[in-house]
Parts: sequence; structure tokens; C-alpha cells
Amino acid sequence: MKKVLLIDGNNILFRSYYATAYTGNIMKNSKGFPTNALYGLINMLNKIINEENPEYVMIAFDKGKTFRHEKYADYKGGRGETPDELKMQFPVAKELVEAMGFKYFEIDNYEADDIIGTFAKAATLDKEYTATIISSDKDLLQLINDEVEVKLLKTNDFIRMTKDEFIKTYGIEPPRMVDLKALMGDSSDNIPGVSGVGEKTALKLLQEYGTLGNLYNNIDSVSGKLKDKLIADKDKAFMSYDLATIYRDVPIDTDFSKIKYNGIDTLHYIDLLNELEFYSLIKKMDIKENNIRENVIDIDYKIVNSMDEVNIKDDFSIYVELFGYNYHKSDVLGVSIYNKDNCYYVPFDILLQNPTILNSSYNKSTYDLKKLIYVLARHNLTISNCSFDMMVASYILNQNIKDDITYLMNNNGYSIDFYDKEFGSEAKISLPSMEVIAKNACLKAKFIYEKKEEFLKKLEEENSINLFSKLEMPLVEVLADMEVTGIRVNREYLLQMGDELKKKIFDISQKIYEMSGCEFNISSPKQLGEVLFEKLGIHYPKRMKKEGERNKYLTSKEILDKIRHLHPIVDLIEEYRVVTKLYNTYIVGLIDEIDSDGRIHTCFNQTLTRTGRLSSSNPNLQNIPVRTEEGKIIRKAFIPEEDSILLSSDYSQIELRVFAHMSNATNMIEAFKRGFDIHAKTASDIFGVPIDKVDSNMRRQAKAVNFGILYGISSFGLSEDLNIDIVSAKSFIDNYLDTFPSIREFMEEIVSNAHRDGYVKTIMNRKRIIDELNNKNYMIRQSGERMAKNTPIQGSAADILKKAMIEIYQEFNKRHLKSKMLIQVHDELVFNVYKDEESEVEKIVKDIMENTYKLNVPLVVDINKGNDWYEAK
DNA sequence: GCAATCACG
DNA sequence: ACGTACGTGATTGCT
Repeated sequence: MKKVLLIDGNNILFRSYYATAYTGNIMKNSKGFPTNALYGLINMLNKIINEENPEYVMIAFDKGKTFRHEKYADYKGGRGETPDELKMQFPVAKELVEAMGFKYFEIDNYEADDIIGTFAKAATLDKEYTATIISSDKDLLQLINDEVEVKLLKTNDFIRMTKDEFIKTYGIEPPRMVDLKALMGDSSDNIPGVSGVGEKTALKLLQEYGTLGNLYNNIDSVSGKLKDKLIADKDKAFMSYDLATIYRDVPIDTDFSKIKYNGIDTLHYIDLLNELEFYSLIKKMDIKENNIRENVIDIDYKIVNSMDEVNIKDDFSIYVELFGYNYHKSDVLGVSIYNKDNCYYVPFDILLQNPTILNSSYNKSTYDLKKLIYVLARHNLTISNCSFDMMVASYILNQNIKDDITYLMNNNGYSIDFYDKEFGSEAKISLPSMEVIAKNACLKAKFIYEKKEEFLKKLEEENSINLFSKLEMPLVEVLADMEVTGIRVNREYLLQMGDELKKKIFDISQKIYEMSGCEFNISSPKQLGEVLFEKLGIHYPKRMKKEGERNKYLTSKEILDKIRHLHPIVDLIEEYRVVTKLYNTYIVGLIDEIDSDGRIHTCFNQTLTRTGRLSSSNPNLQNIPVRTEEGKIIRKAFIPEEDSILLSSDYSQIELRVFAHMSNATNMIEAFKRGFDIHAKTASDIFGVPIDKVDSNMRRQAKAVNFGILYGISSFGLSEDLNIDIVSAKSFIDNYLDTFPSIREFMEEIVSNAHRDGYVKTIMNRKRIIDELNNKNYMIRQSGERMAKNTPIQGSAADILKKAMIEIYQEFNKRHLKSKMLIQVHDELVFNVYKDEESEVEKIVKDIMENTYKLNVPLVVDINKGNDWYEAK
């Protein structure tokens, strides 16, 4: 059997258009040409091809007014005019599908449906083929038979409508879909049907009488008002039948050999993607080498054989090119150097012979200074007077931009290959010629040099120069130093703990297999769900997920907790999850990241989060277990250097304090000033009891509300968290906001200002643009409002700790201390402290953290020390 | 490559 | 009628 795909091109384009157009913010390229429907079309087609792997594909489009309009002037009359912004995309869509290797058909006076119907008929007649129709339009279901199925597209998945499935769903044969439409009508196509008859009645009638014709032949056996309605609209019903019937004899050549799918026309396709500026899609493509085209930007550059050839007499830009995706583990290929007079590519071994240029007094600029400092440090080199990192500048201007110089260039008129196009994907990376490397590296340096002023100007316009040059740029050096230093790890401890966990995992697995009576992959949510809720027959406590071809059951902790009393296996599953998580992520994962120097050098990403926080990766040292004893002992593997201890300093309640400050919430400010237990004080206020009468349950609830406030609370969220019903949660919140009216005012003001400005700001003027606020979808807009409420708090706390980090770093340097800052975890810093510096460091750290930024509440820092991170927490 | 799950603040 | 608290990263299974 050969598989034919019949795709409803019109349908997919309309869907793609309206999927994003309702936001009022239509995706366009830099020339202002709308591209949203095309983007959706490409993604949908790629997805379908992946899922179906067809041998033959054809796409149909509508063309002109159809014969149906002639019969019935109001056909599709209910629809508004197709928006121009969608119309414009149709011609490009046709060019696109051709470039993607598909044949498309459009025939004057016929709809896409009719073309599909004609091909479906051909597939039915020729028993060598089966057809799958792709559309979200239920009209097409009438074409279903043993050889033809419909993949009915839904918002996020699809339903595969075969003949059996159709009969199961509707209780009638597929061709009767037309009779159904004839009776119930279709408002979207303005097909009238019989007024007063909807889907339910129509189905009942058809199940009883079979067809429309038979129904009217036996109209007398219908009783009551229904009979009158049917008689009154008989003409309409038969006209509707005509309109709803898909025509299957469109004059076209249905020779399947002519719609064979032969794959993509790469060059043409890439041209179109470039034109549309779908760079992310280009990046995803697996480009064959001979298809890589010449870059548009011209550049004169010289590959030098000796530093004597480098003649730089003015400020310059520098870009370091690596062979690999992770700069902690990659070889350095070389650096490009660019200024108005010269452009060089310096292979790294040449630079090593005489690196003095790095410490020259000229002002330097780069992209990703931390990477540059790190790789140089690994060769005992430094760079000085580098005050402009375009990666940081770009992040401050807009956190939504990916931190990849090739993206930035392509979005700023500098056409360049993406890194993986030049070097291959991470899995199969390979070295191109030095000419290619040199040219691309030089282009990057040129870009940095030429665009620097423009970025600085934008920063000034946005009033962000201070944030840039006083906070984020100085922080680059601090983070680089932390990464270079790394934290010492006890490998033997991890190995031993790993052995114990491995045994435990084996034992638990055996018990689970015994109890369930079968061996299965416990880590597979799908298999687990089937064992729990089908084989063992445990009642599933939530409503099932939507149908489709995905997992039917969720097996998250939340669900498991609800059924743990129903079967002893549930506890074992939870324990299995805990133990495998520890083993895979924190034992194996961490051991793999231990460097040859016995330390872990994490990467602190400075230009990633939307709020201004850092993130940590390879490995992530910001999510080492702490909440349970079982996990917390992982921290015993993090140890100090010789003659040192680990010191951890963490802010107490920094986000709530920032919140109290920003909202000017009097009660809360008082509570912090007097050093009260803030959650107990909140409980005392909202429950109206003296603070010494607050019990643990009241405190727990008050704490949940306090946190909820930081996140942009909803009654549903709070009810989930506290395990209470939504109504009580709502009254909790109302009561809270009534007790603290200034908080209500503050929250309302933040949201209305955010709507007015389109962004929110932190205390250090970090701006976050929130496009979601303008979304027409209520849910998305709500989520935007929560971001607006949370970002100033989370972001300001991040600003404060960053400022403290810079000052601590500088103070350590000033005093020539050997102790080092190692890790940052959002409100906590971890240091390696030499024993002879202990009291001095403790004093510096506490003093700076508590005083770096004056709020109208005190900032309080707790210090803990120990011989490993477990003890120091 | 995405979804589910779970680790952290 | 809908679907639901903010910000992250790593691992696994599955298509």
C-alpha cells in the first residue's frame, strides 16, 4: 500500500493565521510583510511529514468564486472578508510548498475540498493507495471510507478519523456527514440547514431514517413540532445537501506518480526562509555542505602567521572562536581583531607567542566577555580595558533575544552562518577550513565594532547605561572568576553514595515488579500510568487528558499523593522517583562534570533569564537538593580547599523585604524593622489574633499567602497550595488585601502602569518588556499581569545581590584575600574561606550584603560555616 | 526535539 | 467556558 497525503492548504493557512492574529500582533519581517500564517504552515507541514512519512503528497488551495456561489449567493456569506494580511501570504505559501517539494493544485471555481475529494476518489478506485486527508474541517469527513481517513487537526494535537472511528463517534456512516450538514446546517459556511435542528436531533433522525431522502419519504412518521420544522425547511435542507456535498470530479490529472514527494529544494527553500527572516528554521535545517552560500557582507581580512604582522593603533573589537559548544570544554581556535584600519584573524598558537595586545591600553569590545576571560584564564592570560560586551548590552535592551552572536547579526543585517551550520551539530561537530573560520570570526568582530555605538546609544535612550556599566559589565569579571575558581568536590563520596543508591533502586524495582505482577519501565510515565490505572485498577483521581495519541494518565507527584492510600505500590513508586532522580542527576550528573583539577566549574549564565536573575548550567549548581534530608546529603560532596572552610551567606526573606519596600506596606515594614517572624505577624494581622496566639497552621497559611502575593496570586493557585477550596482561598486573599490596603493599591498600580508602558522595571532600572499584556487571549494576558507583578520583586532582589557580589569581589581584591566567592543561588552566596581570613571575610560579606542597597526595611543576612556545603547550610 | 517530571530560589 | 502562582535546568522516554 502506498500512502498519499491530501492536505487542505487553505485550511492550514487560515488556522495558522488566526492562531496568532487574534493577538493583534501579527508577525512580520523587517520589510513589514506579514509572515505569521507562513510560519505556521511550515511548522505544520514539517510536523505532518514527520508523523506520516508519506510517499505522495498534494496540497490543495481554493481559487475564485466556486460553483456553489452561483447556486446560492449567500454561500460562505457569514464570513468577513479575508484580511489583506492573510491574502498577501497565499502566493508565497504556494511558492513555499513547491520549494518544500510538494505539488499543489488550484482550479478555477473549485474549492480545496473538491480537489481533495477528487484525489480521494482516485485513491478509492485504485486499490494500491490509501489516502490521509489533513484538515481541521469536519466537512471532509464525508470522504472517509476503507481507503481514506482524515487526520482532523485540533489545537495541539489531532484525531485520526478512520471509518470505524467515525461510526463510533457519530453512529452513522461517513457519507451521511452530508445529510447531517443538510439538516443541522453550518454557520461558518452559511449553509442554512433546517432551522431548529442541531447536531443532536439531526443525528437521531439519521440514525433512525438512514438518509435525508428516506427521512422526507417517511416524514409522516415524524411527530410533533419537529415534523413541522422539517417540512417548512425542506427546500433549504436539499439545497444544503447540495452545498455540503464535496464534488469529486474536478477536471484534473490525478496520476499519483505526479505527486510523488521527492524532498526539499534546499536552495530555493532557504532563499524563501531568508526573505521571510525565519532564521530559526534555517538553523534547524540540516544543510548539506554544497548548499552553503556565500555571505553577503564583504570583508578584507588577513590570517597572520606572527604577531609582528598585527598592526593595531587604536581601539578594536575582538572575538574568540572556539571549537565546541561549551566554552569550559572547548579548544580555542583563534581570535579575530577588527578596527577601522585593520582586520586580522590570529590563530590561537600565534597569539600565545605574544599576547601583549590583550593588555594594551586600547579600549576593547567583544561579544561574551566572560567566555573570553575564561578561555584566556585557562592559558594563564588576561584581558584588560574591555568595557563593552555586546552580549550583555543586547540582553539589557531586550531579554527575549537569544544570546548567540549569529542570531544577533542576522537580525541586524549581517548575514552569517549559524555556528552549527559552520561547525555541525553538537553530536557531529567537525572543523571547517581555516579560511572559513577566519572569515566568520572576522565578520563577527566587524559587527561588534560597527554596531557598538548604536547599542550604546540605545542603552542611553533607555536610561540603562548605569545598569550596563555599573552593574552588569563589572559582574562579568566576578562571574568569570567564580567559574575559573570552581568548587572542590569529593568524588569518592559521590561514588560511594552512588553505589548505595544503585542497590536501593534495584531493590525498589524488584518490589514494584512483584506488586504489579509485571516488569515494566517505571521511569516511563506512560507505562506507569497503564500499570497503575489499568492493570492494578486504581481509580484515576483527575479527569483524563484529552484524547489523541498521547499518554492518557498523568503520574505526577500530585496525582500519586492522592492515590497513595489506595495501594502500597504508590509509596514505592515515589521512593523510586526520589532515588533515581538523586542518582541520575546528582550522582552521575555531577561526577561527569568534575574537572581534571577535582573541581566543578559551573557556567553562570548572565544573559538568559527574563527577570535579571542568573542561571547556572553544566552542571546546574543552583538546584542541589536541600529540602529533604535524603537529598541534602549530596551537599556533603561539596568541600573547601586545603586550610579552608565553606561559608554560606543568605538573605533572609529578600523578596518579601523588597516587596515591603516597593509597596510601602506599613505593617510589613514595621514587622521587618522589629525583627518579627514575618509569616507569624501576617497571620496575626489577617486572623486578628495576637502574635503569640498564632498556631503553626495559621502561620503556614499566612506564609502561603505571602508567597502567593509575590507570584501574582490567584485563588485557584492558593487553593491548590493550601489544599482548600477555591472559595476559602478567595476569601483569604480578599481578607489579606483588605488588611493591607496599600498592597492592593500597589499591585493594581503595577498592573495598570505595565499596561500603559508595556514593560515593568526593577529598582535598578532593569526593564522587562511584557508583550503578553496586549494579548487578546484572556489567559495569556492574565499571565502577563502576573509577570508584571513578580518581575519587579524577583528582579530587584537579583539586582541587589549582583551589586553585593561586585562589591565583595572588589573588597577581596583590595585586601588581597585568598578566599573566593564560588556560587550564587539567587539569595545565597557560597565562599571558600581560608581559616586565617575567616572573621575578616565573614564581616565583609555580611556588611556588604546588608548595606549595599538601602531599602526602607533592613536587609538581614545569615551566615553558616562548615567543612562542606551540608554543614554550611 | 518535545513532554513529563522534579530539583532549586 | 476557560484553566490557573513567578523564575530556572537536567534527565528520561518517546516519536
